[in-house]
Amino acid sequence: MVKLTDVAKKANCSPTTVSRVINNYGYISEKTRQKVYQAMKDLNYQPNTAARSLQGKKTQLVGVIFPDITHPFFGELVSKIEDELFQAGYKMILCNAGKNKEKEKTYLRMLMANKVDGIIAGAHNLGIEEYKKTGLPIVSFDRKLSPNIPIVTSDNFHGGELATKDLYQNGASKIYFVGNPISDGHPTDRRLKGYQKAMNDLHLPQHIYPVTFGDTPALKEMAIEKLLKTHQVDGIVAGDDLTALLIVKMAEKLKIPIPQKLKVIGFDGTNFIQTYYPNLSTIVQPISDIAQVLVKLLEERIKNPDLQIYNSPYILPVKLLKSTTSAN
Amino acid sequence: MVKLTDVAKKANCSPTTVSRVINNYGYISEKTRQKVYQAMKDLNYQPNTAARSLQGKKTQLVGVIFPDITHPFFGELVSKIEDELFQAGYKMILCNAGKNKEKEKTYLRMLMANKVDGIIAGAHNLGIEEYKKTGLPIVSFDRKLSPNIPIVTSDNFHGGELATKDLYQNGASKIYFVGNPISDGHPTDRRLKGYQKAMNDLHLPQHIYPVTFGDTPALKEMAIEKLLKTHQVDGIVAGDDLTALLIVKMAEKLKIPIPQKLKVIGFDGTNFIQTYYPNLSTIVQPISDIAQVLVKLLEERIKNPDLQIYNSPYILPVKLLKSTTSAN
DNA sequence: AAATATATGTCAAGCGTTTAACAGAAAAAA
DNA sequence: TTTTTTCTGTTAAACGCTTGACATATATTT
Repeated sequence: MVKLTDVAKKANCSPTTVSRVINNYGYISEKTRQKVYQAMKDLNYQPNTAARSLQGKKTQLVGVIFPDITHPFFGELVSKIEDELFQAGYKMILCNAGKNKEKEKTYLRMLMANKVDGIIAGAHNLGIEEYKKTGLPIVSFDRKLSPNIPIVTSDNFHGGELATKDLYQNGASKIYFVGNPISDGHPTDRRLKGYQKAMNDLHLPQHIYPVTFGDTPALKEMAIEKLLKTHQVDGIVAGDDLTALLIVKMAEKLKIPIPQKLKVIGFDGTNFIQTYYPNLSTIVQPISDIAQVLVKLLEERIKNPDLQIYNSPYILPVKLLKSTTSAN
Repeated sequence: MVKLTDVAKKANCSPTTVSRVINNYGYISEKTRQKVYQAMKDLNYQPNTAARSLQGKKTQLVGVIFPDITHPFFGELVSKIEDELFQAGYKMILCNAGKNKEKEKTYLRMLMANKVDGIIAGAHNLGIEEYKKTGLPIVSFDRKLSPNIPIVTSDNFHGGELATKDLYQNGASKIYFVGNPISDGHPTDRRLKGYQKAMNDLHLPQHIYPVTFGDTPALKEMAIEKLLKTHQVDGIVAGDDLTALLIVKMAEKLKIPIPQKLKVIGFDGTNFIQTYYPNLSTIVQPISDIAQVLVKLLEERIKNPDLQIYNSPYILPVKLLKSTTSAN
């Protein structure tokens, strides 16, 4: 492993000078600076992060915790986050926490041990205390962890409203919300709340049909089948696109014509779904923007850990993407 | 930050003793061991990885480089890899390399600087030399990097054969291969080779229709539209499931009935596609097995860097999943 | 010519951990 | 009891880098 002193030797200068170039302090002539850069390049030198970290320098490492990158929404979000982090000079340690409390906890400990500079928290199995214990700068996606941790989220409430009203305008009146049952401050709660608000405004009775987010698709399908077979439904606001897809699939199987007899709107609007299920109407979350804001906020807090929050939660606007599952 | 000496104080013993417990060497009585464990727990102590790394200890960090976790296949594979790594006590630094040579190169440097214990390489923009330069244990998914780096792959050749013969048995004869054009040792090459072998065996003329893997869906769609409009086709072996999906979509748009007039088989067989596109016939890659073998091999090589390869490439079997896009 | 600003070097301490060397106890075996 | 084994402690060096203190030399201003 080539080290700082090797660079010094090659550049014919002292280790201190090399360090001065790297850390950009004290006096350095342009000539020497170039000499040192050249030597670093020639030797393919990389400062040892461990050694730097020991001196209190940053590791340029960020922990990113999400439930499941296999879900297109999280996949795309994490992918964008990685990109933003990379551009800002950070690497990402990715944790797929699933619904596993222990795994998430273990990861937090590992992230501390590895001296990451900060954490982007998108999984929510754990409470505040565990996160606070890390003493690290944190930003949260979609859920309140503590008053001192900034939250980024899209406008789920408005999305729920938008979807509901659109279904109504297209002629539906027996409109159901199918998704995660309200409970725990789960992000989709606000979608449901938006639905409720809209139904209220429209003077329509509310119908909430619970399909838990973490359930397997097979379980969800069973629930959906029951719904479609035993209830009078002509409009569905789905908690997310995948649930919407299952609904559309089941409707096809039961020969319920979409959108004539049943209109469906999903939630998320990933690129993937837009490309491979272009028929699905959906509420689009601004994934790139979310990623950008998350990283920007984290960077700020890494640079200045005592930064007070002034604007949280950061609620980013959603858009209705009208397609053929909702409009005639 | 609580450090080793704090633990020693709390446990009423010397730092050396604590270190002996952590690193499990020398003589330690069970009583002291427990005392130390208790103290570590009480203080929520985590050894500083940076300091350990400086002493030549492992960081328990692995670099994982893939083109794009947004693609369901890579998403699921990376997800499984993360899981395997976690179980083995490793964390994963994830790099989405895309088609970006520079990014991949930069990541390699970063991974070296951060002293990862090894690398799982699944993106292939770079040549051998860059990887060799790292001097790190490496395992490769799907592509030969150097004779000394083990490769894990599924049996793409047999998959191509399987798909082709199945189409034939279901009555197709004007069978096209639609996917990445042969070129660069890309993994799908072997799928194509399998197709060619099968067509040869069946005494049928080969038709290769290039749709480049990295192209945007829109571009791919255009190419597919042209194919379906201007060629006589009754069977398609697609290079991967997403391409297959685009083909099916386009066929629907052009009112070509599937599977009556056109049979399609994809490649990958992710859980996602199986759940949300159950109609698609496909060749299923054993994603979990791939992940497991990759991690196992890497672990071996981390423990013993001079290990010679004895069995590479590790070619894992694929399965044909028959569904309604290929059979009448 | 003197004073100041700029540039580089030498030296040493420190970050948190590991590990070897050595010493001295206590416990177990002879 | 003596010898051996087991246990714990003290001390110090090392990993690669950063940084402050200090010295010296050249360049630039007065």
